[in-house]
Amino acid sequence: MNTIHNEQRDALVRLYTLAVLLGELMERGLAERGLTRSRASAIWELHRLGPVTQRVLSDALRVTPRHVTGLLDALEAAGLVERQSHPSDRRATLVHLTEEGRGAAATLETENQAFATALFADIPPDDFATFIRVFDQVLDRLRQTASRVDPR
Amino acid sequence: MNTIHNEQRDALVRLYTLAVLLGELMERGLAERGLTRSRASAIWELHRLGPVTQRVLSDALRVTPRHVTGLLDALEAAGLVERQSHPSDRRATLVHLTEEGRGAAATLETENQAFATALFADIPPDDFATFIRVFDQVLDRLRQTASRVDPR
DNA sequence: TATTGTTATACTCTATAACTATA
DNA sequence: TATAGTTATAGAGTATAACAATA
Repeated sequence: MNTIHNEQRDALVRLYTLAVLLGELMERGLAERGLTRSRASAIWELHRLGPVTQRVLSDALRVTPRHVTGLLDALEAAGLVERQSHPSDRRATLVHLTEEGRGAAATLETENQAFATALFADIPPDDFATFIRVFDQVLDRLRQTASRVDPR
Repeated sequence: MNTIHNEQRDALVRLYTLAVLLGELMERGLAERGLTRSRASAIWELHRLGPVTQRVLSDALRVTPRHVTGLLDALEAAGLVERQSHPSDRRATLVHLTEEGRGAAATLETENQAFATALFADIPPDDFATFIRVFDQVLDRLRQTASRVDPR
């Protein structure tokens, strides 16, 4: 049973390693084009949602409205997004991607696909299927743990 | 082949999800005891290495010496580590865990094992083995990509 | 009265550069 | 001349609280 414990602990170490490696790699790739993780997420959400108010973006990114202000200030200065006054609510701002911002989103998508191919090409279908199945079980347990700790 | 692309892309999304979830969960658990990820890493390395100079700690954590100063200031204020003058090199400082710091390290270890058990208990041995095997392949490819991008 | 976004303030992670004491 | 650690400064992620304009 000590063996099982060790196996499980080693498996968890692998998960940590993956998280770190994935984060570093992503961060470096983004940095080459002047982006950070948060800013890329903001572009990604704008790409996904279309023009939205800062409030909606704040909810989508799960950060404070204040932080959205800072994020957008930076992205606007870089020419990737634009603020427009909301047509019917004069308190609100509509945020949308510029042409350049849409280009950045498209690049993110392309690179993401290339990366996925690089990681998973030539894994035997049976192994791949098992991998995904177990991975999903682990993700479920992770979510359960998360909601038990902090049921938001 | 479009199907394969989608599968691979979905698998990559799972990896991202894992990284985010794992990070959030860890961060919240640590925050409950007044720790951050960097500070926990510092404690962990001190536990692993025993008393070391800040320079050694800086290399182990792969952060600048300046940042180690800040990290240790916080940990020392929290009573988890102590600085001692180095016996033979008067420029250097030896850092070691206090009794409380050793307690924190032990708690980290225990909780880590419990977490590993929660995630991987009752996964059929064959599935688990395949999972680990594919996971290692993916990690290898991740490392290859990393060293191709930035061969440090 | 409630909501949108901003100003003000603060903590943390992280880095580079300049400097002091020592080797 | 090189090394250990600190002060000074800075950018980025993140948060809370107070506030003005508007609904």
